Order: sequence, then structure tokens, then C-alpha cells
Amino acid sequence: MTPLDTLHDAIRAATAAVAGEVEVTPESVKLEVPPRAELGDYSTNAPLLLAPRLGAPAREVAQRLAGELAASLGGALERTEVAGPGFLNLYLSDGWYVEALASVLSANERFGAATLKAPRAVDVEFVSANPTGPLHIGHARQAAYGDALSRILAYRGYEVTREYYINDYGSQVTKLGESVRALALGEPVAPDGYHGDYVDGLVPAERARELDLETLAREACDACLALIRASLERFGVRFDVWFSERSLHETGAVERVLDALGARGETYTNDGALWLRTSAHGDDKDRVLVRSSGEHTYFTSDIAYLEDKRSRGYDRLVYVWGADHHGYIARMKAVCGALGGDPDALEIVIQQFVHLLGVEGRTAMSKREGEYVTLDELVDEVGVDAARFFLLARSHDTTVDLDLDLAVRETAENPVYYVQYAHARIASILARAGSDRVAAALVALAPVEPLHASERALLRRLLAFPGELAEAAERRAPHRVASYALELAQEFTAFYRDCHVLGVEPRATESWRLALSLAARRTIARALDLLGVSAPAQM
RNA sequence: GCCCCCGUAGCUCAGCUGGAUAGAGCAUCGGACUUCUAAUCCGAAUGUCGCAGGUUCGAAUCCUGCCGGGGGCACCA
Repeated sequence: MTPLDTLHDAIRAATAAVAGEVEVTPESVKLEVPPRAELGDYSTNAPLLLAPRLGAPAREVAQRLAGELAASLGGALERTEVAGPGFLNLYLSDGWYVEALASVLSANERFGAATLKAPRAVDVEFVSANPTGPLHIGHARQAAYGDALSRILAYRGYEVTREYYINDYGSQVTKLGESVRALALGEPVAPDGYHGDYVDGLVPAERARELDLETLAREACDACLALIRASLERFGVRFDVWFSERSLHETGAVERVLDALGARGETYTNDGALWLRTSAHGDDKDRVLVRSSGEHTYFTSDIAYLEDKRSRGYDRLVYVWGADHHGYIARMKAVCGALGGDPDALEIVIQQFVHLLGVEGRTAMSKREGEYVTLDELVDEVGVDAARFFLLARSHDTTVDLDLDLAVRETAENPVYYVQYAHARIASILARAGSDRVAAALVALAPVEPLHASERALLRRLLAFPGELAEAAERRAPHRVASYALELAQEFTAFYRDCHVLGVEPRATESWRLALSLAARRTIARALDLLGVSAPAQM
């Protein structure tokens, strides 16, 4: 139980007491932060919910609720105020704030973390770019997102597997092999082949001339994958599972799943092709599994892959896809149903595109022309921290405009540095105080002076952290953590401006502020870590 | 034609399972450095929340239609 949970429970209980026989759904009773500080530390909408059901004016209901809370919260509650259409605003005592900070500090490095009684296993598959070229900026967005989401889910108690699906099978791989060979032979690369500069270095020309096409394609593919892994590593992203599409064919997994679907009566033959009845499970129309030419479609691999994931016993399968794949959601869900599974266990998060501005003749993401901006270039230009924060500060379902020239010029203005700077400042204060003094400060928390408004505001922001993380995890929304980090940094900076820490008399106040600073430092560091951004002690 | 996402300050974007005077960063203007780190702070200015209806005590938020931008609608991957 966090201090806010306790407060929220008290409000729910008081609401139930006022409601009497009248039904109120506990979830709709909110503990909120008022829009302006002078409206109180916290507020609740409960009177607005109760009023129509009790047939009484909201402001009158608020008075009754205030009475209940005064009794149950005792000294923690300084006073209440009824405001606006019938909000009840709560003003909490310094004593409540002291308890709250003690609670934050006792959670230590696990503040905001959650422990699930029955940990749910989640597989997060992301990036999964074809191993036929370097990663572009769209992949960068997916990499930053998938990794941050994984970090957040893990911190919130889930067992997370990060997975990359390697499309190392099929026509695109063959085309890559052909492109490499053409270059090695000094011949023109086919129009629909791969034309980027990187193609030349994948396999030594001499070797490329000797190998058979299949082996060459495989080696070129492996070389590409090595480049991709290196780029991701540099970006701070690591995967637990690298899953090969080719392996699904080599182990017979594809045939097995086709048999299984056939046995369930989910397939049929028409025009010489094998179809899956996806339309029976919510898709617009049925889909081809085996073409009349006898070749499997990529969709068939996807099904075998899904079945493999299902067999590994995850509670949840998260797929992170680009906006161009949204049309496949219905059929993947349908497959889940056709296999006898729960379509809701399969979750597909669509990442909108990154639209590149200001770089003449180049695009953010388009493939094959070899004219797109790569993840490596992005990192070269602005660095990992700025790139990740920039990409993570936006919701996944909004298209991002990226002006690379502007981004480079404004790297120094990236909000990430503001957050890191706040962290470095705190680190500096704590270092000056020395670890002994900081340790002593944690023993007896009790400011002598009344709390400054900035101290209260900073503490309220800290207390919001667990809730923000819960929202970010549930809504698959890492960008909320980025927003939070910035707000917390701003709140600390205001505290820094208003409340001197070192050498303040009386000594108990210095100790209190050291403790508050320590909690702020840990929380900023944690928020940044969950985004994959570093928290330097010096800048 | 059908489906998905978006449209909020000059720019980039939060806020969207309904609440109080709609926010942040950048840019602009005016101030503050013998600092617990000025990569900072203070102040000013900036809005038909795309448009039109509807639901509601209350709508940026929910519903419908329209307009604009992006993406998708293969026996391609």
C-alpha cells in the first residue's frame, strides 16, 4: 500500500458511508490532483457521483463526506474545502507528508515497482526487421518503444521475454543473395534487388562468386543480422530470443500447424490453393496458406510462429508492428481463434510512422532505395539518450515528424538533458553532504519548519510515480513515463530554487531535505532507466 | 469504395475509459550568473482543442456526419 492507496481507500470508505444503501462503483471514485495548488493537495469527485443518486445537492454531499473523512483520517487531514460544482478538496498535514516520504524511502530502489502474486508471463516481440538491410528510424521507434515497454512491464512484476523474429526465409532473402552476387560479378543489381551501399560489404566478393545462391543468401542474411544486432546493442536494446523463420520450415513446424488446422476443419482447397477460414473468426475474408504454386505464404510462417509462442506458455503475446501492418491484425486474431486459443491474449500495438523532414532526397523509412536515414546515423547525430527520449516522448499512435537538421541543432535543447541535469544536481548535493550525513538523515525524518509549498509539490509528484507506472504498463504507454520524468525534474528544480538544502538550520530541516532529495534522485534515475536513458551523476 | 491512426499555442507534442480557469518543450520578448551545477531560473505573450450536430448538470475527452493528413485493403514480404 502506497500512501496514496491508503488515502484513496479512506475516500472510498467515506463515500460508502455517505452513500448508505445507494450503490456506487468504487472504481469511479477518484483521488485526483486539483488543477491548481491553491485548490488543495488532493481532491475527489465523489460528491458529484453521489449527489444525483442521493437526490441532494453535490456541495451538501461534499460536506457530509468531509465529516466522514475528518473522522477517519484524523490528524493527517488538516482541513477540507468544498469547491466548484461539488469537488471536495483535501489539505493534508505536514505529518502526513512526513509519513509519505518515509514510505517512499523505505521502498528504496523498488519504489514504484510491483510484485504480482502470480507473475504473468508476457512475450514482447518488436523490431523484427527483415535481415536484408540496416535498421531505419521507424525501427528505432519500435526498438525504443518495445524495450521501454518491456522494462516497465518487468518492473511492474511481469516475466518479460523480448523477442525478435528473423525473416530469414523466402524471396526477400533470395533477392539479397542475388544483389550481393551481382555486385561481386560487376553486374547491375536487379531493379527490385537491394541497392544500398551496405550490400557490397556483406560477403567478400571472391566468396560471393564461389558460393551457391542459397548459401550466399544465407551468409548475406547472417551478415545483415550481425549489423542489426550491433545497432540495437549500441541503442541499448537486447533480446532474449532471436527466432528464425527458416527454423520453422526446417523443423517441420509449418507442416505440423497446417495439419493441425486441417484436423480442426479450418482449412479448405480452392483454385489449387489451401485456404484458412479466417472469416469464420472475424477476418474480412479467408486467407491463402499454400499458393497454387505449392509455396507457402509468409502468413503460414506467422501461424507456425504463433503456435510456437503459444506452446511456450505465455499469458500474453504482444506484437509491436508498424502502421503498415494494421491490416493483419484481424487475420492474426482469427488464427488465434482457429487454433483454439483466446484472441484477447494476443495484443498488437501499432506504431505510427516517423515522418522525416528537412533532409533533401532521403526518407525516414522507405526500403530498398538505400536512401533512408538509419538508426546508426540517428545515434551518431544526436546520441542514444536524446534519440530514445525524443522517440519515447510521443504516444505510439501518433505520427511523429522528425526534422533531423533541427534535431541535431536542438540536441542540446532536448528535454532529456533537463531531466538528466536535475539528476546531476541532486547527485552533486548528496555527494557534498557525504554518505554519512545522508544516511543519518534517513534515520529521523522530521522537519522543524513548516513544509514549503515546493517541498509538498515535489513529494506529491514522487507519490504519483507508482500510479503513473501502473498506467504506463496497463496502457502500453511508455510515453507517460517520459512525461512524468520531465514533470518530476521540473518539480525538483522548483524545490531547488526555493529550498536550500546544505547547511540549512535547523539541522533537522537539512536532514529532511536531504532525504527528500535522495528520493527524488532515485525516482528520476528509475524513470530514466525504464526508458533506457542514462542518469549521469555529473554533466 | 471499405478499414485503422491522427488533426490541441508559431513549431513538435501531452492531456482523450467525461469534471474546476486546456498544458509542456522549443521558438519570441523582457529580466536574473562571486550558484547546494546558469545544460538553470523569473516574468510576458500565444488557442474557433479541424468543422457541424448529438448525449450530459458538465465534452478537447463519448456518439454521428463531414473536411484535411498518414497508412492499409494480394495465391508480395
